[in-house]
Amino acid sequence: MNMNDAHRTHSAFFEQATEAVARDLLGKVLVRTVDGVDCAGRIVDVEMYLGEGDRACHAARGRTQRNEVMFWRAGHAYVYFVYGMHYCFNIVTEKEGFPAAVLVRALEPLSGIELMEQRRRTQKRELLTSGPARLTQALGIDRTSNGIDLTSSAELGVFEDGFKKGKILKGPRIGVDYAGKDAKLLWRFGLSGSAFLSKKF
DNA sequence: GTAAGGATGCGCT
DNA sequence: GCGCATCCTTACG
Repeated sequence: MNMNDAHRTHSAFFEQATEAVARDLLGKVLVRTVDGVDCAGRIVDVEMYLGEGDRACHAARGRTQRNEVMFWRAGHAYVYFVYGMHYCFNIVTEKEGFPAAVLVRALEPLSGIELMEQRRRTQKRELLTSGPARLTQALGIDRTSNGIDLTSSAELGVFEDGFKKGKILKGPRIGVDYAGKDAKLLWRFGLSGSAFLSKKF
């Protein structure tokens, strides 16, 4: 991707209603820079988590040390540790003080492939970034990226490169069966036809 | 202080 | 399809 033809996504975008942000993040490019080397992937699979009333949202039981960043201004990175070994990457949305975010579940690898292969210890393209914990490992994202401002950081940002997306798939969120009726909400969105979705819709 | 469980991925069957 | 790895966060006492 030619970064001269790309432009960065700023706060006004992330402050929109979370569903709009989730849908419009599809097709955009997540770029991670470490030691001057870029790794980039197109966002093809996301989920939204909306406020304290959403039982699947980490903020469902109020503000804690862990979910603190979800209450920050839109455009910050919320990275959390899960299952004793994995990290997941989210982008904070809505107004400051309202805890909501979009979880990025899968990317289509675009550049920096060799470094991603090293970090993932595989050369199978579909195993590099197709999964929320796979993509954080491929991009070298861990808890030190929690709280980064994606609208200004030199190491992590979201860019628009003119990609025209087709049909958007939607389905229930993955791994939130404990959330009762909220587990049925169709708050997962994906790019139809992508070979890099984290799971079938 | 202590215990229970999770926005997952991998390997084996 | 199933079990397991592995440890942080939270809730409760």
